[in-house]
Amino acid sequence: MVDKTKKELILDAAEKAFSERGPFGVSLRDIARESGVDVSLVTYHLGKREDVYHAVIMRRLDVLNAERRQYLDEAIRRAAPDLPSLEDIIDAFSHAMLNRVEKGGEGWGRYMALIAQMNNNPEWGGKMMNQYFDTLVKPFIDVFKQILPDADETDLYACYHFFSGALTLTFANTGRIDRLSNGLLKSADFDAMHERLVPFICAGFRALCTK
Amino acid sequence: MVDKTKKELILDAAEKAFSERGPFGVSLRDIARESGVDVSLVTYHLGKREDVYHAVIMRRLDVLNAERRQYLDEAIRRAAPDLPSLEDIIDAFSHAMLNRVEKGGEGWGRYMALIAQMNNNPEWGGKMMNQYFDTLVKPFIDVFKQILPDADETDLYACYHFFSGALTLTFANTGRIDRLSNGLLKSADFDAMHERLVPFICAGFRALCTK
DNA sequence: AATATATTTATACAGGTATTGAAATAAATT
DNA sequence: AATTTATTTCAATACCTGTATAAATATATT
Repeated sequence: MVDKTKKELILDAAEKAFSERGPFGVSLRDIARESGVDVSLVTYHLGKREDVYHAVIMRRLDVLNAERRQYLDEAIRRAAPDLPSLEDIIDAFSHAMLNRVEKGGEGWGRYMALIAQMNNNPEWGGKMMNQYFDTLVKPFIDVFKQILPDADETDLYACYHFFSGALTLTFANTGRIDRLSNGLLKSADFDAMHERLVPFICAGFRALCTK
Repeated sequence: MVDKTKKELILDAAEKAFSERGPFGVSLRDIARESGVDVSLVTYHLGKREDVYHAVIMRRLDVLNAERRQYLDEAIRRAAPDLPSLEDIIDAFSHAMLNRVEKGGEGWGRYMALIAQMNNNPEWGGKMMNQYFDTLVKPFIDVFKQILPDADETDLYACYHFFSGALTLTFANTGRIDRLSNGLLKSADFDAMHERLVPFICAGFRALCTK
């Protein structure tokens, strides 16, 4: 690994802090201290705290969503002229997250926790989710409509919502389920969790969206 | 409604603030200001910020979990000597949340958002979830084992985890899915959302936990 | 009515906060 | 080598923070 620039160090520390304490629980001085940098340098590179948060989100967002979009296109192409399976589409949406968490290092893990908290916040988070993810999600919804032609559109959106909640919690890696199960289930084995998530969600979709 | 005590006013304001900005994003002075009360009074009644947060959680926790536990027992009793249906158990776990959000007023809505954020936080939240909810969840897991005897125990825990993510996001009421669907799906119609959630989750459980 | 207890307000303190602008240093360009 | 430009540090400002203590008021008890 080459030397990280100070800006990257700042973003790393901010990502960690925000994922632990939320967007309102982190001061610029926290970020400066935890990245070993002067406070003013944070402002110099990233601007005010809101901008820092935004920059943390944006650093990985395009990478992630581009990969998901690519998986979607590939699934469609593979199946053509038939329609892809529901499993393929659910997998396309979730597999990029799996990849990054498994192979992307700690930063990506913290990023997923950040997304999960954004997704579940009623005040600022929900709107940010729309802002950052709607353009990715919409083509997925379109494909769902094709695969499940009998579905009420409202049911489809509800299903996606349930999917979203299960998915973000799973990759947030809170350790909660490990402790509940006395260490029986290792939720940090994301491969195994993902292998369960896909059929779980597909069954849910089919239960609501097929006649 | 009778006059609220200042302590209740403080808890209301704290609940609102914490649900919007998280446990680290709220100062005692915020709470004081938003409840129209002197700062020192917050400390006098509730103690330090951590204690305030705990008190906010505890105010509604026992009410909620007792009702869920009651629904579970009733479902078992109704079915005896047979086993209750999976639908009944999933409903028992989620119906008390539905009741409170629908009929309990704004405070309960904010409380659900609070829980959702706790559930998705990797640092402090996951552990709190264990602390506050494990004693409730364990008897549910036991019943799941009886209803789905072929299931691997690890699969059961994974299913519960997915359920937990979908459930808490649904009642967090972030409005995200409404905006994504251009107002087509009204996620604040919790009755309708819950009616969809139960079959979705049951299908997921069965997909993973029956041979 | 007098006294004790509970509640509420007022004040003070030491330290943390975001933000700004100027100064110092390093890197790039000419 | 001179001079822009980018990066980093320092210092100062006015404000917000938790906490503690003392004072004032209300309520309850005797």
